[in-house]
Amino acid sequence: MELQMATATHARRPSKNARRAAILEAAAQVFFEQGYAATSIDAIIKRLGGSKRTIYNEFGSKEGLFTALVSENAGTALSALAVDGLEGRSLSEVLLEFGRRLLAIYMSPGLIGVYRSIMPEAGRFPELAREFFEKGPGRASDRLAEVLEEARDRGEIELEDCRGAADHFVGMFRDNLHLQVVLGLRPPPSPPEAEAAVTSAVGIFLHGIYGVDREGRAKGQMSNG
Amino acid sequence: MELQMATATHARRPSKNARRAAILEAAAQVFFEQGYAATSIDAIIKRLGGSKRTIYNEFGSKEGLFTALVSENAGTALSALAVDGLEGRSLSEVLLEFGRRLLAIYMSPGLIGVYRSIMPEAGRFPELAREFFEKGPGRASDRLAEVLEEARDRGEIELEDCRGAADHFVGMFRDNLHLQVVLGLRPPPSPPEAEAAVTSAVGIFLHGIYGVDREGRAKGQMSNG
DNA sequence: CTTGACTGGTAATGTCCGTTACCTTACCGG
DNA sequence: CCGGTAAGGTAACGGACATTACCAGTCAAG
Repeated sequence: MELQMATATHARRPSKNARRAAILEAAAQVFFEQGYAATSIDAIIKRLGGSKRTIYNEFGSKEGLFTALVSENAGTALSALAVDGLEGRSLSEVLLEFGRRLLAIYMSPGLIGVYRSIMPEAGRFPELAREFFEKGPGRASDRLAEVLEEARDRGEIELEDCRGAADHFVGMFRDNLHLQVVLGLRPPPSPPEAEAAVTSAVGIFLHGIYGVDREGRAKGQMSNG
Repeated sequence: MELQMATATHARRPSKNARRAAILEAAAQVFFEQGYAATSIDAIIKRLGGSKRTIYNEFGSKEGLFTALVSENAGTALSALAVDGLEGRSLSEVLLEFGRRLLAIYMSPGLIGVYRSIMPEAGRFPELAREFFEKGPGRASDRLAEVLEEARDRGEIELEDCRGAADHFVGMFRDNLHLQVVLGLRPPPSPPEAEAAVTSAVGIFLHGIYGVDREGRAKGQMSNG
């Protein structure tokens, strides 16, 4: 007897979706804290309650659970990067907003966790690593490159390698601050710290250190005007 | 009977130092490939030959071996970052050379391996994570900040937050290219690719995308207000 | 040559873990 | 209220692994 469960939300049990989400949340806590290899299903069950059977029924294996977890988090992060309603504004405005969202995503527990846990497993899960990169940092760079190309088409900037520049911009948000957070050496930045980091990065990216603090200087317009 | 072994290099056996180095090299191959948690001492012995006893005699435990390995690699990387004979040159020359070395270090197998393997273990080895950061990216940023401050003192640039700018510069070399290499999605850059990345990053850092024309050269129409 | 300390090899020990077999329970339609 | 189905729970199985014993070989000193 196989009934399709797509349309009808029967909600017979605590909802298959809710159960699945609960598993993923508990799994995130343990996987992202301990890493894939050091995580045991028992440890997840200890946080989740219930039985291993539930996990194996839903995800099939430890690999399946980890894959689903990383995939889900990468996808969620991506959705926050949509550049909506920004195309009309100035390049500096767009970059600032883009930087804010990028930093927020990079500092979110989900992405920090994915970052930490996928690194040593990249060899074991090549497709997962590719998916993470393409959905996350790769897509961010793609979107930004488009923005830069549009600005170039409008004549705002003269830039040949928009893609490379976009990569550098994205990299500026995975700087030592990000690394310290990933390594657990300091907490994520407070909103003012984050805003300062974004402003600084955008300022350098637009004008360079020769231009920052000298010219029209984006800082004066943005912060504490 | 306890003889001091510090001064005299007796070289009775294949040299305690050589043995230690051999262990560390084999350990690097496995730890950096598989990650700490997924690495077994047996796997190291399979590459090294010999017996587990040797490892346990020298390093005491798996933790001790990993700690020594990471510590050693972080220290080695640091040594390559010394800015020698660069203080006389122009800021752009210094940044280019600094960037070249930084990129080379970041792309070296040792640092890539440390990067990959320390991430999920940062919670388990907080001191090791701190040592890695301070000896590696932290020190790089410190050194660069000094260079920038000297340039500021010479009046070449006007930059308030040299430390933040240095962090951004360092981050530009941990961009998506670096991430792809760490994730095993692409090989390290060829020398021309590396040089292009360095030139591009330095160009943006100095003049921003408003000032970059071709090949990272400045348009030169913006400063000197 | 003998002694002794150290290295190498094998295997044991105790534990942990992914996965599965089997039993128990709760919910569903009648 | 009752039986059936599927999920939850218990515990076992089989393997891996860090660490340690134990034995044999080896090199250096006496």
